[in-house]
Amino acid sequence: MLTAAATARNILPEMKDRSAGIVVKGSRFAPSNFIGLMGITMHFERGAEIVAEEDPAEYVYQVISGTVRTCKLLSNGRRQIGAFLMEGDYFGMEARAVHCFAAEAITDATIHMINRNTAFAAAGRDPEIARALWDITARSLDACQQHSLLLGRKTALEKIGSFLTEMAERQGSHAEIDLPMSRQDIADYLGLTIETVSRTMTQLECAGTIALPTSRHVLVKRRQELARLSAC
Amino acid sequence: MLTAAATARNILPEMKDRSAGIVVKGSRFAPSNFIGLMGITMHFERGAEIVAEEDPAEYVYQVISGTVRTCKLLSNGRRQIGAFLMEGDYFGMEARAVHCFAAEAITDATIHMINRNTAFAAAGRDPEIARALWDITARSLDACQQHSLLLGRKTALEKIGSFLTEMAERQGSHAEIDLPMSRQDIADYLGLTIETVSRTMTQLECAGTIALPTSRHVLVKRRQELARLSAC
DNA sequence: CGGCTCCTTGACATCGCTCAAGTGTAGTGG
DNA sequence: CCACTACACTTGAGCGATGTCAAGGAGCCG
Repeated sequence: MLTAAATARNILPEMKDRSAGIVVKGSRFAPSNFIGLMGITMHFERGAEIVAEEDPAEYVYQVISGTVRTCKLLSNGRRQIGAFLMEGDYFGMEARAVHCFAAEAITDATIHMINRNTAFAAAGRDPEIARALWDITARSLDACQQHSLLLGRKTALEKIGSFLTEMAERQGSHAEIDLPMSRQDIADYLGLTIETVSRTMTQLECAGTIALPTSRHVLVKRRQELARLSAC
Repeated sequence: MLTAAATARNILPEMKDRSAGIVVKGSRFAPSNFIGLMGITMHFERGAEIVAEEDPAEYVYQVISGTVRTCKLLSNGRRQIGAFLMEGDYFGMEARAVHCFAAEAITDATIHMINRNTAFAAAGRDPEIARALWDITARSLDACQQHSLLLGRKTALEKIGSFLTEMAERQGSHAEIDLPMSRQDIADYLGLTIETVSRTMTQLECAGTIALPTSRHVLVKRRQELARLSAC
């Protein structure tokens, strides 16, 4: 299957290094809105690969709707998910010429793609764009650093606690969480197995900290308790 | 004890937002050399704290000589080391207004400090500086992503294998490694305990993969084997 | 209803942690 | 040069959190 970058290369050969490609007006999602003014928007079905590992890093991506995971496989099939990306989040803004992480749509997703060279060229002319590109990268770094802490030094219970707290915050709802990702995705994000994720969620439900009306729908009963478990 | 940022605030109150402070000529260490042209150089003794957690993020730091660790403490005293920084490496270039990780000198170290506002102001005038700042951040991100993979999905043996391979590469020597950091530092970097680090090193020595003339000096006997163990 | 896929649960194994000695090794002072 | 101390590192024994393997349940869709 063709990845998004490969597809866009066919659609937009003439876009390279021009500062304005197909214009998408009034994007609400860019940290500074002008970044949303260049590039194209594409739709991906649940499960579709947006970026493959080792794809040339030609684009920066912003999630307009849906949820995306970035992931990397190790030799023996183990998988690490680097991040879950939701409305407004950027990905693919990395130092290397090829992407180290693949990106896949967890749900149907709308993604805005900006040519990297175009973005860097625009940054060369406009300091605000340069600063916006730096912000995107620095935010990814911040998220990655927090995640390292979790992976290196937290117990299964603390990992799940942190994860649910993070998801609640990102959804702007403190009592109700919708999980677009599977238990396996959560496990690969937290460095656990699917069984441990499942057991720990059950444990939190038994303790009355959360309720699980369905496996993808979490009600936070004792928010304080969950925050305490995060052990930051 | 006063951290470096606090000290520099006293030394250099007049520097803020001026593009050239105390000039250090001919720095060989910046990715683009002009970044090395602003700021001051300070010396730190082994064990000194350069940045404290939650310090305001006023400076960007570059290691001129010596080794530095960035670290963060969790509630119950557990510690995660985010990175080991050596000659030429930058740290403190983060998204937030306060530093999330402390930085401490592992050996006596010479550090070049650049005022962040000064750097960003210069970036607003010179696209090459803006690009250099982005590069620094993107490199940190790359290192952090690789490290997440290690923390989340590698066994103790693979972690030690990856660590030794990384150190060998960074020292430009493929047969001999000098470890400036303690076993506890290595443990906190890899998400292990000191005992497991020690045991795993011994195990590699018994297997003939490495030799340990002293605990801080590693001879790589079978580089291929070590690389295979890294499981990337 | 059958056949998916995803999730949960149980029994057991194991890797890495905890606790507790014991062994260097470097530095200090006599 | 030799004690003495302090600190870093190693090693052993036992345990426990998490992984592995296997079975079964729940929801979904044709």
